[in-house]
Amino acid sequence: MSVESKSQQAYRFIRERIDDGRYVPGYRLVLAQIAGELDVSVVPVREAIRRLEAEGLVTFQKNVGAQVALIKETEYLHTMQTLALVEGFATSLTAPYLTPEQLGRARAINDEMRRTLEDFEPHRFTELNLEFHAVLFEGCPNPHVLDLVHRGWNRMRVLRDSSFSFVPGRARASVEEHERIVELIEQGADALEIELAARQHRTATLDAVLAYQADHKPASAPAPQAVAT
Amino acid sequence: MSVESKSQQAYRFIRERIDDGRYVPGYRLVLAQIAGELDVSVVPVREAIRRLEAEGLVTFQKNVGAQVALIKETEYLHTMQTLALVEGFATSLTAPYLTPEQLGRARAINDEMRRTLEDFEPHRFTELNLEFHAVLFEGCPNPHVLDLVHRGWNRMRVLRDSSFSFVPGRARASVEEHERIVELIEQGADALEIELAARQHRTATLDAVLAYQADHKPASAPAPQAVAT
DNA sequence: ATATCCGAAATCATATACGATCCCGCGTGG
DNA sequence: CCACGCGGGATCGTATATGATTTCGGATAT
Repeated sequence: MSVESKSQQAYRFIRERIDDGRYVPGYRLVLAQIAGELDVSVVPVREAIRRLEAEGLVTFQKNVGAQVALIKETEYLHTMQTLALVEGFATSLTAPYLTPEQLGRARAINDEMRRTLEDFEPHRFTELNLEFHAVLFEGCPNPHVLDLVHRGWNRMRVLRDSSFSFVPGRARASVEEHERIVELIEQGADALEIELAARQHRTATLDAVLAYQADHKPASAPAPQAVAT
Repeated sequence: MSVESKSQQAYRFIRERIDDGRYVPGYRLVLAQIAGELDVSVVPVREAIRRLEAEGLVTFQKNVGAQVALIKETEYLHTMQTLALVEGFATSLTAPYLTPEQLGRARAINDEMRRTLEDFEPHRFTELNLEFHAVLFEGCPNPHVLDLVHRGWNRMRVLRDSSFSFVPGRARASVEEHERIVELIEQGADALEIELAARQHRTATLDAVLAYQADHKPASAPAPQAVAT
């Protein structure tokens, strides 16, 4: 029972491709084409795209069509700033409820991250970074805040290169901050203290990313409009 | 030119009714009925409802239909908590950009609020309260955060009685806090200080509302499913 | 009296069809 | 050579039609 509705199916189809980068920002989503690939009619696809639009992953222009949202530099900054805010708060909210077992898992993940530093596995590092924070949000008493965190993550994923949390010269500090956050939680530190530590952790990463990009990115502004598959 | 699309029209139609309370939480949104009222087909109405669903104003059940979201007590608390967070941050972000003129307007609104206290005009008070904060968000450099604030306000509006920001015994303190926030901004206070002041301002209101409701609400749990018009 | 099953009504979900709008390239005139 | 307008192709926007699912009331059996 409960066969997934076709609009739901279409939603996941597109979403998946945006998340893993097959549909890069700027990629045009043509209703008829996607409908054809999925072997459904255009109506469910439209619904899916409208939903993605409401989530900010896709922009839609009347009588023209939809494309994966182009996130400008400034918007990236805004999203990260917001993410720092809600992640920090979520961390402080969840802190009192975390069990020693969960904190142990967080530590284990962080140790693993430390290891990937030596072996230089940036992708694994990024992955573990997400896991680490996910553990710290387990059991967050405010699902609404958690929802905002996830929205932020999704938006970040649209431009993967930037969500890439491994920044040379910053990664080690990041691991240390993780350690410190776990310690604060263990000590039952003040909620505000935890919040600000977690917020600063994210903000520092943002600054590092920006500095890194400013150093390494030439003045090229490649036009998207790429083709997938 | 640029005639509003019918799905947009449907969206506004429904949205308006949710906002002003004609469609109370739990009210069933029947596609064909709404389509008939607007004299359009069901397809655009579906889209509108899907969008409202993504925004959290409406819940949708496959093969059953949509209804205005029922917000539970705890969820109300969560939303308010989140709102306190993002409003506080938005206030601190905007603070450095506010001109004396804008601060003057904020003060004027607050003075007006003080006046409504004496004349006992709770509705006007609530209205002005929104205006006051809206002024403080003018020119917020992070539209993303601002978007979250508006989302929060929308959600609040779904259950108007609770968004009613006039609470006996609390209103006066609220006005004083407004004054203090404006002062902090004028003095060019530290961003964090402003943020926490604004956050606390909202949190205190939340507490007051909860305390008030606990005092005054009998153990009745009226079932919605009301009918509009 | 109560539980269960059946069928009709209501409503949703999707496909298909057609008209509307926009974009872009080509031709014409300056 | 450039500006302008026109037409065709691509794509969207919506209406209509039909099949699918759920819901609910009533009949029947225990």
